[in-house]
Amino acid sequence: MKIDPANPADLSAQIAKAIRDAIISGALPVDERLPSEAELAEQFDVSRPTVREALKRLAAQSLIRTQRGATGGAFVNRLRFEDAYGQQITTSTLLLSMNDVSFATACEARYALERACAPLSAARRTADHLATMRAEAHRQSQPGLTDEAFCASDVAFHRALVDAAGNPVLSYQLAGAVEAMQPLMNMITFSARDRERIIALHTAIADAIEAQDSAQADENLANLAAYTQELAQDVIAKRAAKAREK
Amino acid sequence: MKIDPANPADLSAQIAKAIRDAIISGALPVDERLPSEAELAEQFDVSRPTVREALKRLAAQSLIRTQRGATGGAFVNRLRFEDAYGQQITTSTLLLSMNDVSFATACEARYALERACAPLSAARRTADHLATMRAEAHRQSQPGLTDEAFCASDVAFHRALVDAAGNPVLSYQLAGAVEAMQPLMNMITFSARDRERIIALHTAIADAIEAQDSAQADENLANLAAYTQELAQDVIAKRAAKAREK
DNA sequence: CGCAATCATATGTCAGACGTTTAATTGTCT
DNA sequence: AGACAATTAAACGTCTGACATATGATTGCG
Repeated sequence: MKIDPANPADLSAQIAKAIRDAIISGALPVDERLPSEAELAEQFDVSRPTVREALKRLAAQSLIRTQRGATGGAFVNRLRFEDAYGQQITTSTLLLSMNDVSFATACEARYALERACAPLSAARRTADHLATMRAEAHRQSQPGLTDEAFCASDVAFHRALVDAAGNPVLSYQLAGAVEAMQPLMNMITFSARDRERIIALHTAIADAIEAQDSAQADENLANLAAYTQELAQDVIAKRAAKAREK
Repeated sequence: MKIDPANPADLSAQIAKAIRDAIISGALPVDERLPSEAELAEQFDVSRPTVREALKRLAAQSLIRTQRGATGGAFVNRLRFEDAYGQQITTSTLLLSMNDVSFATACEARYALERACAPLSAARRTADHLATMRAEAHRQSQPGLTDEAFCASDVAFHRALVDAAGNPVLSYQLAGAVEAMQPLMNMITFSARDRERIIALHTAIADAIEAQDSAQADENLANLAAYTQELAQDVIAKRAAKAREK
């Protein structure tokens, strides 16, 4: 763990970086206990609050966890996929909402990625994944469903499709792309006919995955992508028309 | 911004969550200035150090930035793709190294995702992207190159391929998958013949992208994926053999 | 030997203070 | 009156010292 320059600003950021680098390089293995706050303060020649700010930065990234008590302290945290999902989704959602990413761009990315894992899903799908996909498709056909609930189910369906690939790295990377789309999807109003067609495509996808027919799954995903884009176009066009009226 | 329960533990985490939720919900728009630390301390009825710890957590996620001086304070930060790349790569790298993700799994995910954006890259590639790909392929053929430098160039080549798709969301999602592979790739020793074959495939990919031949690009990527897996298998097999000797 | 009380350690929080940065205000000179 | 310099005020960054609380280890007693 290195020293900081005599620059007396951003000390907590510098300390956080030093510890982070040590973790990334492997110098601090998982579950290793860091020195106590008082010891770190002495090592870096800063006060305890400054050290604490640095540790909180790392805790925010799930790089460390802290325990109180006699044998407590800060420990290098094993970063789990489940923990990373949340951060990934938060970041992706904010990226899309804060950068005026168009529906078309986000949608294109999402379906490109999903189609990438469809062949793997077809090859490896388990009964569990299929059951989830069927259940969500069925939920989507219920009459009183709000648009928001419909979208949530849509996300669940696609997550099951992705998880069926049996590759946690893929699932992790796609979690952001799929979930971050939800706020954008929520802007769309789905008519009964729209839903019918989407559900039909979902069912077709589930059928193809069950039959391990990769090409069929890909084709249906492509159709779903095109149809989703089409629906979004309509929404945008109608909104533009309304804006002109005013 | 909501109050905290009377639970006097994890106050800074609770405050951070309250502010984070406000940002995500849009209640706090981009570039909005948060109340000063003293005001926040009063509002939440905690001390200033506690507020500061909360703000540092948010700063670690690039959700806010702070400025010193008379008109300073904490401002809601516009999360940019470039900022998010770094976090994505750090998280992905740690996920792979801390969870004993096999080379095969990571490699499969990476190439599946890359093949997903190859058609888009073929359609939209610019002269810039092509030039980068060619330059990296050429760099890889230089004689004295270390294995590490070879891997770094490999990453740069593939990033250019991904960026050529012209979709920032895709680039962001793939940044993690591609860059996180580098430490794993660094474990491989590339013989001159290995390199030759990889460079040939890189060149073939660049050719296909230039010719906007999506199918050809996909085929070469599939070959590269298979070959990379094969090389890794060899390394693993040799390592296992050595382990048996001992 | 087992259980309870005590202790030591480390994090969580608080209060008050000082230094530094930065922009706005004020004041003075031309 | 206008331009430039000095002052002021607001806010973050840091430090010191202290107390509260949680928790494992130690000690002491029955």
